[in-house]
Amino acid sequence: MLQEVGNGKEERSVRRRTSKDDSDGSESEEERLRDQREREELERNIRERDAAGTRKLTEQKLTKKEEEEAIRRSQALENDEIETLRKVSRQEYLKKREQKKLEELRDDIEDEQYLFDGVKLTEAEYRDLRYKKEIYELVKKRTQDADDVNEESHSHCTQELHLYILLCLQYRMPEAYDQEGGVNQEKRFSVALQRYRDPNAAEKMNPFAEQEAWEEHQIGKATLKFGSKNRKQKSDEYQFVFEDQIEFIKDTIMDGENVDQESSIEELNKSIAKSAFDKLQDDRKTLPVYPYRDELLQAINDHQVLVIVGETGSGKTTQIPQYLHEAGYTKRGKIGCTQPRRVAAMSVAARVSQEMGVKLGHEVGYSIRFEDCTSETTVLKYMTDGMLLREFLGEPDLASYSVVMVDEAHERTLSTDILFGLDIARFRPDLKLLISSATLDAEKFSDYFDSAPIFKIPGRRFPVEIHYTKAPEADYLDAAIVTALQIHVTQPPGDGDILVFLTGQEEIETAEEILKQRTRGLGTKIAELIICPIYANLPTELQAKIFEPTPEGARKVVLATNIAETSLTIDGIKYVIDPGFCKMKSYNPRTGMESLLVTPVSKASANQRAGRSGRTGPGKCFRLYTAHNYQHDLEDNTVPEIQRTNLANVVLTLKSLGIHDLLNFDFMDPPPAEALLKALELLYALGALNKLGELTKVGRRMAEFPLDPMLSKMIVASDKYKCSDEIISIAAMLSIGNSIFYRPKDKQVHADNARLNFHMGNVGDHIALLKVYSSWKETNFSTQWCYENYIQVRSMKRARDIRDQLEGLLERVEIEVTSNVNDLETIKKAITSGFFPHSARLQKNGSYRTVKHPQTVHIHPSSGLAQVLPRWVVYHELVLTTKEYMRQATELKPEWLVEIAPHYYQLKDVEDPTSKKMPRGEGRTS
DNA sequence: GAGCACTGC
Repeated sequence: MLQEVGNGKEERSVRRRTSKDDSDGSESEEERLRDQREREELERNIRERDAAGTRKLTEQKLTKKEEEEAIRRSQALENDEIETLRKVSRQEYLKKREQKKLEELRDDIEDEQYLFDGVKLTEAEYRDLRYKKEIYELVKKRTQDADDVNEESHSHCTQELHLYILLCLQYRMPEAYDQEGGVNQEKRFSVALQRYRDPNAAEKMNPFAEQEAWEEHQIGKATLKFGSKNRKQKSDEYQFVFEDQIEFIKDTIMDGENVDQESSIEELNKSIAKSAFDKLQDDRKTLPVYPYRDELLQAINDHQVLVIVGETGSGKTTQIPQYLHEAGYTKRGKIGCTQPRRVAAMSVAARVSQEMGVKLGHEVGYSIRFEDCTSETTVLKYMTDGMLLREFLGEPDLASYSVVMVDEAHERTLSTDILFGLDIARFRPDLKLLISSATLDAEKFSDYFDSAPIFKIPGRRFPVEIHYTKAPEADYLDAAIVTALQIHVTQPPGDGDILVFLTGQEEIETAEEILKQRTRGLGTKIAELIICPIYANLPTELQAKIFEPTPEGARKVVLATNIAETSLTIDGIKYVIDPGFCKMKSYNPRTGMESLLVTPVSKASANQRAGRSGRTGPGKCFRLYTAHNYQHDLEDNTVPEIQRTNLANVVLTLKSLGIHDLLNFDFMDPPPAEALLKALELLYALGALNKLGELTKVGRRMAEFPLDPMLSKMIVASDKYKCSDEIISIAAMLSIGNSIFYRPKDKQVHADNARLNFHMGNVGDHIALLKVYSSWKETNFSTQWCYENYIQVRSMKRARDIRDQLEGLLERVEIEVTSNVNDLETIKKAITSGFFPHSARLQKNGSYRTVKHPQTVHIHPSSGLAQVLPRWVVYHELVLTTKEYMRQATELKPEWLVEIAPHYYQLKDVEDPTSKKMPRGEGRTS
């Protein structure tokens, strides 16, 4: 079986290779690829510079002269880049593709001859009018449709547009619109025009003429990009009509599956008369998984491990556990089904309990952090994967389960990767293990589980048309906006909303502004465009906006981060715009530094994004990169989390499960050995492991806490310093991360002032967090207080939940809850007990140097100590953004390091270098 | 004087 699967893979990759060769059939493929890569890199450089330049302009208020200078400089640099660009890519790359492009253009022109209603026009005018005519036709058709429906408001709205377009058709644009930094169409197409006017011109021109024409076109695009951002409002009105449109090529269609609506509608009609419960039972039978019920049960009976490939909408998550229950598996033990997200576990459990006609929490329940909705009668248990891992710690053979189903395994969360590595099935021959994954990874899972058979269930999805750009886009943000407007203007409103994937909050805010600016000038001339930003840190009340139904005659455009890829589903999306980037966290084990990088998405991720448009009807996905990029530049799968994260917690968990040989642990994708060693080293330093690498008593206590080992150590150590009450508050606040303080763009000064209040007395960031928490507690957890102090309520509530959980766990590891609020020094000592490996010393130039693995770092500007610069600090984490920053820092006394961690620091490490020369130099005080 | 994708325990 293993052999078979392996061969299949080989064969497929060979086939792919040959088919690629066939289609291109040229030896210069490699050269062309190289050219393209170089070209893209240069384009990326330009894009970055462009972005940097614009940011600079908007952020600093420059004088007009400075501004002009900046623009000039930036453009000069850009021209340099472009000059290189044209040298690099002059030959092979251009020849084929651009020849075609020009030929198309020429055909176009020759066919049409710029005649419109018998009037001869310039090329620009012609394009404009033809474009408007298209809209006109569209509107005409829609007006007819609207009349059929006889909806007054709708037809009123379209009549207005109708009139507007009629006006446009009669009105010829004055020449002047082309100036004021507008798009100079005339110049751009001059080469093509010349050819049209003089049939022999093509021969007279030099052999590079076609390339140059194209290049000029491209340069026009590139240089205008900068200007377009600063363009005067006046020309905005015409922007969507005149600006260079992005050309897309329809490439593939992701086929729809099981969307034969008639039969399901029939079924629905039949069931209308029945009771709600019977109706649910009938609905179950219409799911794609239903016909496979018996076959599936047989397969589960025959094999211990089964990989199930079930596309979204197949009903696998809700149905398979029920089938197993009906087949009697629950007599031997519970059926557990893991989900990567809390909401998924809750909502699926609710649905299944409805279908089975039982109360949620009885036979069907769910278990997530802070909320255990199960009872002794529970037989179907939905849970988060992290929760199953926690249960594993208390019950290493999962004795109370007869079946474990790991759903969405292709997402490869940290917890599922660990669960798989533990190889539960080997120690429990009677335990059935079901792994559900997407198509792409099925064979990998099968290989990993000793060639477990793969069971395929078709999904239910509408077809999605995939479109690629003809050429790479230099500025994806701009391209995304143009595409969104293009869709909005050409497609009738009400037929579907638009979803745009962007990388982060900042980008979403910029896009929102530009979109507002560009649509404002159009007023009622186009249908209303409702802009909905969505990202995880957006306050909840603003998030709700995306779920409101779109009003008649309007269209929503949702600007989202990766959150819309898996975590939440928005109804009514028909168009997806995918620029192909996302932010990804990476971890450097050598420096212990984390950073968020904008990286290209994987193919799996791109397909997931595309699928978001086909949920309620046929959809379209516009990818702002070429088909070639997709095929050759994108990775198949996103790098699993386990390979790009700090493993300290993973290692502690595994050690507490009794796994000693971590380097030979059977990870599906092993993390870098260096990261493992770094984690072991840290745990040894913290006293969680002894010299033999065995878990110590301290380590066992630490493993009880669902926190990073350094935080756990801090809590365990607080027992000694009698301040566990304060320390768990700090730990809870630290573990929520950086979403505590809310800083709206327009009220940054107020927000900063509010935050500084908590830093009174330069107590350091840890104590400031404690102050935030205890002040909130004093106001009886008031929401109003949070608003007044620019603090996110949601984060605070989470902190309270975590704190409550930690308090419960203190009892379990026999630590008394003691408070010592006035002695800040002991609190700081307790913090140092957990974070002593993160210490840094001030240098003469105001930067810091970490003590143990020396590197230069800085205090993060958001820290309360950024101006104070104490001589020694202990920090929570290192992040790499524009500089190497320490986030959350607190002053410490160097003696503490030797006192608390004598095995880690020696006196020479913490001695002041100046005092070394002068034996009595200790008199110096800070 | 900066910047925070997304989960989960």
